[in-house]
Amino acid sequence: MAEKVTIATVARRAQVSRQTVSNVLNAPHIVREETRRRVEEAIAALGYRANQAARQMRTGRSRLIAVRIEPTRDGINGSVLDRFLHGLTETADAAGYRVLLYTARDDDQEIGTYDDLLGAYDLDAFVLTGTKHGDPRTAWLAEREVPFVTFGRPWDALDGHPWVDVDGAAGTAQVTRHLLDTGHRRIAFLGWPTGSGVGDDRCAGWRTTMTAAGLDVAGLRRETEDGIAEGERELRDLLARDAPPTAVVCASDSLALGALQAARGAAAPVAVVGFDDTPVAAAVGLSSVSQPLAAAAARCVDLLTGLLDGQPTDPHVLLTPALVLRHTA
Amino acid sequence: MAEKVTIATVARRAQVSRQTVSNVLNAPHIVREETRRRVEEAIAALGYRANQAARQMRTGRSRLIAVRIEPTRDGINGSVLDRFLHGLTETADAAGYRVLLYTARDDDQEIGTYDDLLGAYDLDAFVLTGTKHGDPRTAWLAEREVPFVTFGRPWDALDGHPWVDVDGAAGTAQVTRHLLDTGHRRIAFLGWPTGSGVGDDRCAGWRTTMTAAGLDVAGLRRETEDGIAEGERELRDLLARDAPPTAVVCASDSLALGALQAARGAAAPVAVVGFDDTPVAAAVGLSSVSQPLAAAAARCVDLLTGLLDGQPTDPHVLLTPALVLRHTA
DNA sequence: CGGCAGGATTAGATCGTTCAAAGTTTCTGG
DNA sequence: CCAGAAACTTTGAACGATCTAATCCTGCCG
Repeated sequence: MAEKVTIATVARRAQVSRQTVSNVLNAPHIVREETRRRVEEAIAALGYRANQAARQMRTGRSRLIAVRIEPTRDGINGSVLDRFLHGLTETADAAGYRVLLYTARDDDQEIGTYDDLLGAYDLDAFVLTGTKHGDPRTAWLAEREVPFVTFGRPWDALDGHPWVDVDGAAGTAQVTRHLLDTGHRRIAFLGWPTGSGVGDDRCAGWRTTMTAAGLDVAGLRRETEDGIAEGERELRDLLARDAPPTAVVCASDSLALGALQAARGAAAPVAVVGFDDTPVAAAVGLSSVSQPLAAAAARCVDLLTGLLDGQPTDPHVLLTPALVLRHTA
Repeated sequence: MAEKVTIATVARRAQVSRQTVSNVLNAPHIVREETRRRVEEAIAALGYRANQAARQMRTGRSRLIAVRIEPTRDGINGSVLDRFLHGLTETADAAGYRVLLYTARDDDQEIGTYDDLLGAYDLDAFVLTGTKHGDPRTAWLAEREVPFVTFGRPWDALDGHPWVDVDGAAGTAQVTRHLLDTGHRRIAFLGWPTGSGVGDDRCAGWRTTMTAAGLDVAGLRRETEDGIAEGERELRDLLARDAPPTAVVCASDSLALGALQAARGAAAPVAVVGFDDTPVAAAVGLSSVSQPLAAAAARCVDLLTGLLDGQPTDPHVLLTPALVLRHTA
């Protein structure tokens, strides 16, 4: 095996000093054109790669971003995190960062892990998903001035940290408008119990659009836990009443899938639209609201690199989802 | 902010030398009981954490394992990788390793990434998922003696690298036996086109069990691409023939979900069993074969740590999946 | 009581990079 | 042609751990 290629090897070959090689890598503009070319040739010829550990030891920065991976929750929404992670890894890569995973059972353990990762690996930043009211994690990180971004708005107004989110209300509003445009008037909403930021947001888009169109939403909203069986039960129940809805907007694909089964047995056709555009939706032809996960991941990385390089970036990004029309609406 | 805690800080506080502290961490048995206790107290009191970068620079080992994250494929099987990753991260953590993600569009790019990761980050090992016939990646890694494990058997007999896999044949055999026990005789198999190692394996379990029970499998096997629509089409077709099957074993939950829809409209009830036990299966009450993903991930880590520490471990692990019975069989 | 084996501990060098500061060359204008 | 500035390059130290080799104990045997 060939001997290790270090910055000194490159320097010797290019007839310059170590520091000049380092400058070519980290501050190319201060090196004379011709010298730089010579060094770059040597780097290519030797296949030199800067040793990350040595660099990290000197600079205290690891070019590593940590993300928590959660066990797939019940329901069919697991693939959302999957796609987000993929996007994150890809964008981070392009920006010269890598993604490190960690797990945690609860908030306390997660905070312990932050401490570990920061102490041992000099982690540069964290990406948090699924923030909730009064999240202790963001407080801990903010207090120590650790750069981080959340995917998901902080639902407490006082939290001023950077975040990226998808505008759920805009998504359901778009769905509702589409249904109105295609002639529907009695449009129901199948969502989660009030109190979750995400769920309330998605409901709001439907409610405001309906109200703006001069329609009454009374009796058209159902709240239930997430799940296929739950969705089926609720829509079946709605359809059994007087003046049943002709269309239903759902807060998730799981609910929508259930609704679809209930709709199948209905007297009149019922349009169904889901949320998240999971693979199942694509498979069964369910129309759904698609979150721009790759874009969201990219913006997370943008925000982080901005923070890390001290560039001022707008720290709040709200992305608009897209409605994917298939057979069911 | 408090000054950084290094091994020297600990040494001073415990009234010993740096090396003794290092020994307490890396070779506790050579340190005298009482000294060790004193050092451990100092470590705890100061909240010392060994700097990974410095250790890595000296030892050339990063305690980092790389895993490729793939974009979610079509179909509902995305959560499989998700769960595997979660298990991997958790077990690796317990063994003192962390998981690093990378992406790649094709094999060449992936090999380029290996080079990068090894050169810059001193990666300790790789976990590959989804190997195929004549995989260039395993060859590249083996040639350079980089430790790695694949999740999935190599389907070329000549590849001798360590692997962990789930015995698909055992899974479908178990399903078939269960169906036989509950009185079924005409049991169909809905699978993928011949040629994929995984698919052929799953088919074999059904076929041998049927044959062993003295039953004829002629006309009971269907091959199709993965997908819900495909599953529905094939079972509908099977049910339309003379002597239709009373039960069907599927190579995936996607196919099973489709089959379930076809079965719903059938004259006689048809038992359906899927494969992978995805969250959708749980949601709709579909019986399915559950891969022990957490265990598989754990065994991957075991194999890798074994390789890294030079301990001889049996390098081929075949795990048996479990049949999860729900409403559909 | 001296010598010696062997374990426990220490001191110094080292990994590959970047920082700080000093050194050298090149350019500009009087 | 030279002083002074600007641009570029070099040198030595430092980051925080581990490795090697040397030193210090301690107990045991002759």
